Amino acid sequence: MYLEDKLKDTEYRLTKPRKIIYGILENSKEHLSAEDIYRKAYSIYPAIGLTTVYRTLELFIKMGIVNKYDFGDGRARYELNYIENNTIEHHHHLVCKVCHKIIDYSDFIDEEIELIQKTIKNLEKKYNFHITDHFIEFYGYCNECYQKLKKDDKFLKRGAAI
Amino acid sequence: MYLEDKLKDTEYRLTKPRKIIYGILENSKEHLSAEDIYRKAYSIYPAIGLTTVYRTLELFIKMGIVNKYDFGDGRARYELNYIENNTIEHHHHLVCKVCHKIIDYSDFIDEEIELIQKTIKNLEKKYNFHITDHFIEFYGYCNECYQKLKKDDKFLKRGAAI
DNA sequence: GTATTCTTGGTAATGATTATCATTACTAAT
DNA sequence: ATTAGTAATGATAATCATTACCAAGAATAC
Repeated sequence: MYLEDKLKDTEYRLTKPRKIIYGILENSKEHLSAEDIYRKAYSIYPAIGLTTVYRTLELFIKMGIVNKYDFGDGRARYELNYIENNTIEHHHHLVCKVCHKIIDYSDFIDEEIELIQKTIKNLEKKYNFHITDHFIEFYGYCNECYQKLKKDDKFLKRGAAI
Repeated sequence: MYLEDKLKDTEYRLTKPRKIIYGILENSKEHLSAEDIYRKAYSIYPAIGLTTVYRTLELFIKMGIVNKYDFGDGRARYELNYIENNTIEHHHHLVCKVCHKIIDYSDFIDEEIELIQKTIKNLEKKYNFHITDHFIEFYGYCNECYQKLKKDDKFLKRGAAI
């Protein structure tokens, strides 16, 4: 298990809650909230506490194996860092401003990847910053919400541009 | 005033709080939280309420003239959308995972801009999504925090990679 | 002016995240 | 295998940004 390797040389311990939480992240393709993770963990190991979930996620973030995202719906989402776990595909997000639906996309063009690498190198040098990961989000309206807005909203009704 | 134009064709009204909040956003280069904006507005117009600030920001977001960002420190930041307001320079962010310091960078290379445009077109077509804005964030450790972590933290002490 | 709708600001409620703290589990060393 | 020291846990309470609610105040259309 990857988590074991990662913890081996540290003073942190490989505990049951940590194994469980790691396993949940590993087996989920979705963007899970702390509550989601808690619920899943609880079904396996009811002794677990919500606090531990938060604490463990924080630890994983510090270790660099988890990324935390905020898509604007008031609760953070967590997922494994693709760099650290090669079973997870790196992806970016399309986020609907209205319903907060999230579409992942990972069909990058080579050009895109190259450019990102180059940019990271430049930024690290220029700003003396240690970059560990990045993410790109596109915001807008999914088609359903766009159609709804056109019908319902007094602002859009008048033909003003979105 | 730009806001006036934008509201003219709608049923929304050009009110004092709206003018003030717009002005604050226009004259600030920083990433302001709702509280920041409230404080600034209060100093000009003490009758204003925090609720109105939130409401107004929400309206501006819906109108597409303001973007909301979440950098992970528990409070959202707001700024004018560069597309809608050409006095504001578009920029991306370097975010420190530890101290939440944010560095803006806007020295894009042409290549970068072109690629983004191309990607937006592709994504809109492929996912039937109306993209209104995007942002790119690089996460990592600013130099100060990186040095501190190397000294203080038991995890990094052992030489484990960040 | 009157009716209608839009806005506002104060207060209370919500809900995710964090802090606190006593208890338990683990580790290393004797 | 006992002890001493530290790490980790889980329950509860506290925090704090954001929202919901509501009654009152403006603007607009007629």
